[in-house]
Order: sequence, then C-alpha cells, then structure tokens
Amino acid sequence: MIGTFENRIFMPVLTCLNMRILQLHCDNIEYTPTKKEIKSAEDIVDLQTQRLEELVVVFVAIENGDDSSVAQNAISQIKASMEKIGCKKLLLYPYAHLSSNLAKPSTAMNLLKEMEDGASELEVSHSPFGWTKSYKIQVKGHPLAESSKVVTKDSSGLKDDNEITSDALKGESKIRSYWKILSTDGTMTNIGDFDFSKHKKLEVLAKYESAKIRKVDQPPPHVALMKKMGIADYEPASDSGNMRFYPNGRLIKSLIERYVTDRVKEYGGYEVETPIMYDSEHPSMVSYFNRFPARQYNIDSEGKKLFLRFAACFGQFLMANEYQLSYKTLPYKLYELTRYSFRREQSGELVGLRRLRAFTMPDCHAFCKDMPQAIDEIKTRFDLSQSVLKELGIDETDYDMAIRFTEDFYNENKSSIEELVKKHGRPVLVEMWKEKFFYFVLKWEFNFIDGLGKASALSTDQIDVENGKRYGIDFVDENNVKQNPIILHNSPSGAIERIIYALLEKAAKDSREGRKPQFPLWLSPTQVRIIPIKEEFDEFVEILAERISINNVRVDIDDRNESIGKRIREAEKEWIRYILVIGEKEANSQNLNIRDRQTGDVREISFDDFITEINEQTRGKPFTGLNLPKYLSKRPNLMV
RNA sequence: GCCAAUGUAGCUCAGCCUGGUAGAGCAAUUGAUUUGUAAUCAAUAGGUCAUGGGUUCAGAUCCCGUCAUUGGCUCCA
Repeated sequence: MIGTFENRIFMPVLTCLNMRILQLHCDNIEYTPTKKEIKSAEDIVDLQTQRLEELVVVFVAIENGDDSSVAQNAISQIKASMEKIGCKKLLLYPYAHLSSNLAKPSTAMNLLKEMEDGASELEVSHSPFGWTKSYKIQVKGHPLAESSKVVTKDSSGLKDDNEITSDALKGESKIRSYWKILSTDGTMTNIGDFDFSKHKKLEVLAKYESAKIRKVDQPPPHVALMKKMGIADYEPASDSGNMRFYPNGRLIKSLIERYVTDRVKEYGGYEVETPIMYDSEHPSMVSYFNRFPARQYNIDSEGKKLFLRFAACFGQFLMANEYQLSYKTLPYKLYELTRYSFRREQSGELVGLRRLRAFTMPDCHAFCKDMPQAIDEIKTRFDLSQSVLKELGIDETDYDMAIRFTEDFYNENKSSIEELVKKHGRPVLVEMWKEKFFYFVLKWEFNFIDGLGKASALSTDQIDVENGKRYGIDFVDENNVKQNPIILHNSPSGAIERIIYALLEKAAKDSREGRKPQFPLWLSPTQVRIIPIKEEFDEFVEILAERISINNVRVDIDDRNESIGKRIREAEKEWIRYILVIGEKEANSQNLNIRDRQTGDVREISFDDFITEINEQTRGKPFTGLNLPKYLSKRPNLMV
C-alpha cells in the first residue's frame, strides 16, 4: 500500500463492547415520558413534563459486556469534564439508539443507578428508563459543550471516539528514527552537520520532515490558476477534497493518466480494474485494518459495512491470490490507475489539488520471489519513476528524495541503497528505523518542493515483507516449497492531481520570476490558435485548421468580433504556445507567420516545418482532440 | 479535528469600524465598428450581501451558531 503514514485505525463501531455516551452542556432540557417501550421499564408516578436548567445532559447506551468498572469509569470521567466547564447539575438520559449491541435492561438499569450514586456530590437525576420520551433541548455554543465518548474497562477509560488508535499506532510515536543525509559517495551525515548551501530544497525537505518547520502565509498559487485556466474547482455539493474537472482539466488529466499507464505497461505491469468499495467485515479485510489504518469513507448498505478503498492494494492482493504462481513467473506485476482512491483526510489538510479526499493514483505491485529479485526490480522502477516525472514536465531540480529503511536492511544492503542515491545524483534525506515498524523494510519517495517551501510526495516505492503472508499469496519455489512473495508498491508518478498541482506551481514560479508560464506542449488544451483578421478569411482559416488538425494538433479559431490585440492578449492569457494571425498576406502565401509564445517573436515558417516542430515536441506522448468548441464564438466563458 | 482569518453581481473587489437608497472594473447581452500581433466604443441586464438565529424602529454593517474556503497545528501520495 502507498501512504503508510496515515495514522488512523479503522474501528468497526458495531463490535465495540463499551458504554457509549454523548455529553451535552445545556441551557435547558424539557422531556415528557409518553409510553413504556419495554415490559421491564421503570415504574414512575410523575408523567408530567420535567424541565431542568443549566446542566449537563449525558445520553447513555450501556452495551453488552459493560460492568461496574465501566460505570465507575464513565461517571468519574463525566465528573472531571463537568468540573472543567463548571457545571454542577447532571441528568443521565438512557438512550438506546447510540448502540446496536445493548446490554439487558436489568443490567443497564443497575449500572445507571450505580453511575447516579457515584455522582452524589452533584445534583444528579435520571430520566425514566425504558420509556419513550419526547424532549426539547438547548445546547450551549462553547467548544467543550458537546462530546461523544466510548468508555472501556481499561483504566485509561474514556477517549473521544476519533482518538481511538490501535496498539500499533500508539507505538508509532515511540518509533526511534534517525534522520541523516546520505550522499552519493555513501557517506552518512547528521542533518545538523550537513552543508546545505548547494542543496536548498533538500534542506527544506529535511526540516519539513524531521523538525516540522514550515513557513507559509499565503494560499498556494495553483489554487487560483486551476480555476483561471478552467482546469479544476471545488464542488460545493460534494464533500471537501472532491474536485470537479472542467474540459481543460479533464483533457490534461486524461493525457497524464494515459501516459503513466502506457509507461507502466511498457515496463511490464498488467493493467487491471478492481472495485472501489470493500466489505470491512470480510475476513481478508479484518487483519488488514488493524495494521494499515487510514480514515475512510464508510457506507452502510443492506447490513454490510462497506468502505471506499484508500489504495489499490487490496484489490490487487485479492486478485493475486487467484493466480497459481511459480518462481518462474515472478516477478509478476499488476497495475491499476485508481479513479478514485479515497482518504477522509482531516478537513484542515485539504488545499486545492495538493491534498484531496478523492484522488487518482497509479499503483503498481510487483510480486517477487526473494529479496535479491525485489532489489533488482526496485532499481528498474526507480529509473521508470525518474523518467516518467521528467517526461511529465517535472525535472530533477524540482524534487528531492527521501529514503527510509530499517537499520538491519541498511546493513545488509548498503551498496544497493547507495546505488539508488547515485541514480538520484544528489544527497538524499534518510530516515533510519531501529526496528521494523511498518510492513515494509524500505521506502523511497520523491518530494516536490513548491515555491512556498511545501513538500509533497510524488513517486514512491516500497519493499513489503508482510502482506504476501497476510493475504495468503504464495508461489512455489525451486525446491517445490510454498513461499510468500515480497511485494513492491510503486506509484511512478504519485497522484495525477498532484502532478497537475506541481505543474501549476512550477508555472506560478516561472511567472513570479518573470518567465512566461507554460504547460508542456503535449498537455496544452489548445496548441495552436488561429486568428482571422476579417470575416472574408473564414474559409481559408477553416481549411488551414483542418490541415493542421489532421496532424494530431489541437487547433482552434478565434472568430469573435474583437480586435486583433484583444484576441492575441486572450490567447496569451490561455498560455497558448502558437498563434497564427491570418490576413491578406497569409492567404496569398505558402508560408505561415507564427507568433511563438516562448520567444514572443513572430517568424515566417513553412507549413511542413511548423507541423514538424510541433510533432517533435509531442513525440511519444498520447494525443486527444480539442475538448472545447473549435470556434471561440461558440465557447461560453467559464468564469471561476 | 483544533486555533485564526475570510465569505457582497458569473469573476476580482469596495462599502462594514461609526446601522438608514447595494457600488466599481472585468465578463454577459444588444448595437455600432472589420480591425495586422497583449484590452475598440456605446447601451442594457445582472445581487434574499454564505446560511440560521439574536439585538434594533431599522442589519451587508453589531452579537451568536452553522457551512465553505484559506493560513497555522497535527498529518501525508
């Protein structure tokens, strides 16, 4: 799986055997018992409406398995938080709907009584047990007014629901890692001793990762650009972090997707497609969750608790399970471009295209027979990733490399690790773990550093030594013995949205530094814009556009009734590389006068030379036609 | 998720402090103009001032809640 530093455990709500409480600090509450819900309901005399003011209301669901210690635990935690908010009146409100695994009514009533007794120093009461009640409640507005909790037998007891973490994760903060810089000659230097003067971006990355130093006070420029260029935007009717892509954005994204997929297939990955949702209670998922947490979207459907995938791993592992693998067929590589993978990232983390809740991720797993084969393979994939980024328009100076491994793995594979660093050609940031904590023994990634000093990972690969076994994937080795493969998890480009983010941030930087921002030509929504000077050239222009477009070039025509100056200005604002102004002179000539945005000059060139010049720049890249009307007069403006 | 800032026409923003007729530029529409390499001219239309409450004779403006975006924290592909 890619992205192991997601630190939230999945905790199926229905399987918790703990008291669940919802605590509200209220101005007032009014409730009226209406009718008995169960036979064993509490006997009460007073059926009048009760009204209480300035109090804490605690809705309680007592679950199967709760006992006296849980009740004591709960009440002492409630008392502690009431002291914090300075409130002395408490109403315990039995509320079965917080749980679907309720305790027997008799047990519940006893525990409720026990809680009430445990708070005798407060003004405490409870609403009748087992009755249907109507109620009206006014909750206060301060931040501590509302909290929901799960109380366990454990003495540490009470935690906010979303703070529950697995043992594995609790341990994560105790991981001992050493941050170093590994140079191309194999020397390891402490970060404090390293001379960063020639490696500014690496310094940013090192500080970002190890010391958490960041300084930014403005929105990332790509957010305005993605709207202005008609690429992508927020979709208010969806959840945060789920973007809409306009025609220009879809065209760019689709071309990048196709390019990455082509490259992975060329490398030997076989493209598959797997479901986007899985049953969290399916046996193959249960143990996985306890080890590989990510916050995810959950869906309840016909009694199943489904979740949206946060990576392509499960699908490919389950599929690999169906193969009869032999050492002779390894390494075997499965690949999927997930549209989408979902991670319910914390809302405060989401910015433009940099970090999303729904994203498109190329994910290629290689199943290898042993460590030497895995190491061999990871080198090939390293080259692939470097080359893919370069061809996408992100060159080596735009990113820096981080590599993480266990101390044991380093000692046994020093030369291979150094070889990766040499391929990168510059010093890299190292995180070395004293012991294996995650499912992998090595992970490297390329981090794009944007103009504001923000680092985000693009390409990555990992050597996974656990999931083969966990998923029961096996192959037969040379000695006819079943073994579990070592699995590599590679994304050669990282998330596609993040590539677009990187390209836009690069463009913004160019613009800031006085250069003209530009997409790589093969990704430009319009590659050539034709501007006829007068209507009388319309027919000539139509034919010219056709001649250009059959050579796999995206060409459009600005036939609007606007001045030449204005139309050129707008083409420039769309970052269109080539502009052809067509008038008398051109209509009577074999040559074209092209305005080249890269130089800003107008030059005369023959038709064939022009096509050749374009095709040379787009060679080896996928092509698709215009994704907007050919005539600008037919094109509504997108004002975002 | 926590802390903070922001939310006014399709877009960018002014007005808010000090409550009393909703404002500009760009875009759109219509008309004129037929243009030679980064903005032709004129007219018209366009707004429950994010949203829900509160205070007030009166709320875009003051107060509170909610939602969204952005920054920081935490986190990371």
